[in-house]
Amino acid sequence: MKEKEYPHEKIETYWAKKWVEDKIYSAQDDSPKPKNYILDMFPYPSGEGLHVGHVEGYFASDIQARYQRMNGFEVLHPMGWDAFGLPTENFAIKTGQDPHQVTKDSVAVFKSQCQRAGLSFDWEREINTADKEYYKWSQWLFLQLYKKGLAYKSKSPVNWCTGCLTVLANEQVINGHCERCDSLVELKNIEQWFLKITDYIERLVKDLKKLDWPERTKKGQINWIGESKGFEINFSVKDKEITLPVFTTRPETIPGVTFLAIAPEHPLLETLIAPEQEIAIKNYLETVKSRPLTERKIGEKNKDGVPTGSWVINPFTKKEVPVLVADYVLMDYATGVVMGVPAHDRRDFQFAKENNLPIVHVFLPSYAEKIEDKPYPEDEGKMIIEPYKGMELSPARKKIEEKLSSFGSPRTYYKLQDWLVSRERYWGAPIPIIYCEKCREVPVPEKDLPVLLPDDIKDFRPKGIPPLAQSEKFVNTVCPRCGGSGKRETKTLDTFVDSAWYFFRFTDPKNEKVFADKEKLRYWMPVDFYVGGAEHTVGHLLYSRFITKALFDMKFVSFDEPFLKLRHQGMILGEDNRKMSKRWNNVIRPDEVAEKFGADTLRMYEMFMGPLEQSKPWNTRSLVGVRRLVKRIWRLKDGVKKDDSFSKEQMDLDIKDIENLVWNVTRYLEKGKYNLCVSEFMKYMNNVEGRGMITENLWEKFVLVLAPFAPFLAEELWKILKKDYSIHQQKWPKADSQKIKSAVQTIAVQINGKLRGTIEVDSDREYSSDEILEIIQSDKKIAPKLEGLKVKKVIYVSGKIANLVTE
RNA sequence: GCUGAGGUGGUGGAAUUGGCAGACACGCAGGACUCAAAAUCCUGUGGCCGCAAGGUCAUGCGGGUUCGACUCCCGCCCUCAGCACCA
Repeated sequence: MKEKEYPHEKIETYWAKKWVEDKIYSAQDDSPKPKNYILDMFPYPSGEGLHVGHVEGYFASDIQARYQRMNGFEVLHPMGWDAFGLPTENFAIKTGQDPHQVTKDSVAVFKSQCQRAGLSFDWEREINTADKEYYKWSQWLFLQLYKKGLAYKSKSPVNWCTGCLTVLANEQVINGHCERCDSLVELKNIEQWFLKITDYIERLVKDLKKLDWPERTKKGQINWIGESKGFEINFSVKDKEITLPVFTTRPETIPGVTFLAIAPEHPLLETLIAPEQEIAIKNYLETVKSRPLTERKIGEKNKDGVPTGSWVINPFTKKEVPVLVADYVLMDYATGVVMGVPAHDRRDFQFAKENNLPIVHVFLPSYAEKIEDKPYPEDEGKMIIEPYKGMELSPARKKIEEKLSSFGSPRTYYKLQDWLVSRERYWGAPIPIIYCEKCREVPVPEKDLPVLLPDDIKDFRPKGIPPLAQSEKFVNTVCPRCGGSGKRETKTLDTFVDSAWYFFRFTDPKNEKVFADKEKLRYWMPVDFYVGGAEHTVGHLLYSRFITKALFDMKFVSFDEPFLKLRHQGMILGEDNRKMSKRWNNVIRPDEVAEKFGADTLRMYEMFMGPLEQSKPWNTRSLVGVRRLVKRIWRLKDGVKKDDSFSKEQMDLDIKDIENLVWNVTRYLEKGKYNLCVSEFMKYMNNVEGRGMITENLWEKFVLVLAPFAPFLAEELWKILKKDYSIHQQKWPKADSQKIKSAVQTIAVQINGKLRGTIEVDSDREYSSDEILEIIQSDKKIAPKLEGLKVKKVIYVSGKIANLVTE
């Protein structure tokens, strides 16, 4: 007997093509329906193509999009390409190709992979950040920020990747190394463009409350922003007319200040150096310079320093304390000077020990009986110095702050710095600025946008000088203000600028007049459901929120948060439990799985693996279970019969099963528990298959709920039912909860909390505890177990459990 | 060190949020069909004792609350992820 195989390849490729041709997933801007904007983080189209991990999130959002369409929403579910950026440029250099061509090739692969996977994207809205029609508006955005004073140029120490030979944003530096090429990152003083995200810090923290985001993502952003409340105190320098501002979160420890430490990069350092210290300091600064950033920024290592020869007055004790240069003090946080309280800070303690500085204890934590030679960093305890001896820390803090009010005031600092957006590389949007000898820095007028990337660059190799500087045609231009000769800015924009506003463009991707029409923005935005990786917590997600708020303040958009609900897909590991990578040769590609087992199987398997947010290993053996489900469904279609071939009892059973399926799948879809949806289909098949046949009416319902999960199979079955094309434009069935109920329900019976059996009761009526006890006592199986026991109490939870407590 | 997530059979994972722990699936074992294999179907499948009925132990460890705890509280241990000399 030959088994009738499910011809997935034929069916799936046929429908994939037809759906695209018929544009059945196109979103209508003027729809009377309520909208639903379901978005995936758009991918970086690399040469390697998508692997099964990337598409996991796409499947979840696709199922949601298909469900919401059937649910009566006008759904916007677009896809595009975050095409600018270093990997493409590096690949182009390596292979001697043009990055335009590299991108084009990669996009073609990505797009066909998406279509093969049955993803219901609206391809009429496809965007590509490297298209001039797109980056024109990235440049426009930059100009708006510039006009508002939110984009500025500044010379300050920046992260310089020694491999890519370009600057990096703080978010792109991982443990002192480049997140892309892993090369060492060093500090360099170069003029760079920044966006003033720091103006928005408070709102970025506060508005997180409005969002339905995973807790860890919100916490991640809060941590990254790093708010810290404290007190800023000015120390006056002895014999000099200057003061050094110092930030502290522990003003009550000021009596214990025995030194000040200043960052090597501090602008005031030079004026503090006493003649006899000049050589020592010069040597120290040389040592520091040769130290890689990794060594300086990671862990708590060496705490060396050199006295500057200057002294400051402790405003509390009026005693003189020395000022030392020390590279454990960071210039890019707070004032770049710390007050050293070795008795109550681990780092200050280590520093004091290494440099023979005195240690003065200010308080003792409650557990300590006597002063030991170690730091007490605790935030509780009693003061041990006059005049506050015996006082708890927080009242003492208040008193000291009052006493020091002429030297300082409360102050809040943040770790988050302004966003560095210029890059010395080719494959990005040119920054639309022109330099003129007379007029200095002039923004390109909006009517002259886009500033096109020059195509006459022969050598993209990083040299530290922007490749755009090679193109005379590009560089030399006319000053828009005075008409004299001007030179263009040759740096390009960080790709995170492109991706910080792309979700707006999808609402109106072809508009040549504005970045997106106001009405369309009003209809579609904000994004209702956003799916993507958790690695974007402090990058893309934070930047997008900032840009949205800036555009809101400029009245371009009418909402100030872009993504209302956010979910992350977990990582899919290789079969060897390692991260999928070329290196381990464990990468699984969705198109290959689709070819072998079918895209429907792939989709449902990825959902069935476990909760979306969890990371989990791929297992092809497990996948065959889902493949079996698909085959079983395909086979059941031969058992579809007209309603009159069924008895009343069969009908009732069938109805109960299908209503139960619809009810549960709907419930799980609303909760995002896609794994449980798939197991509901399996349970349903287990029930129905035994009967071998199903009525046409109920089969129709079944195929409808299957549609978001297995869109190809469902479409084919729909066609076999001779129903109107397409199933993906039909209405979602409604479950009748009345039909799910059984006439009897099973109650678990416990004696003293231990399960001893079950009884069956009528589900239409309520039972009293006494009635239940009676039923239990007359139950042949349970009654003997009650012999010799005296029931003291009966706990009956309606419809669930009865617990008999005995003496 | 801080923050977040987690720890349930041989494996992936369920448990309507305090109410029959292990749904569903993989794997495994046995059987049916077959010359045979694949595919498919049926049965069994947490440990221990027992021929069985049944009993008993069991959700990282130790306590607690409760008629009842994977779920809540207290104290530990471990794993993963992010941040980290942030004053």
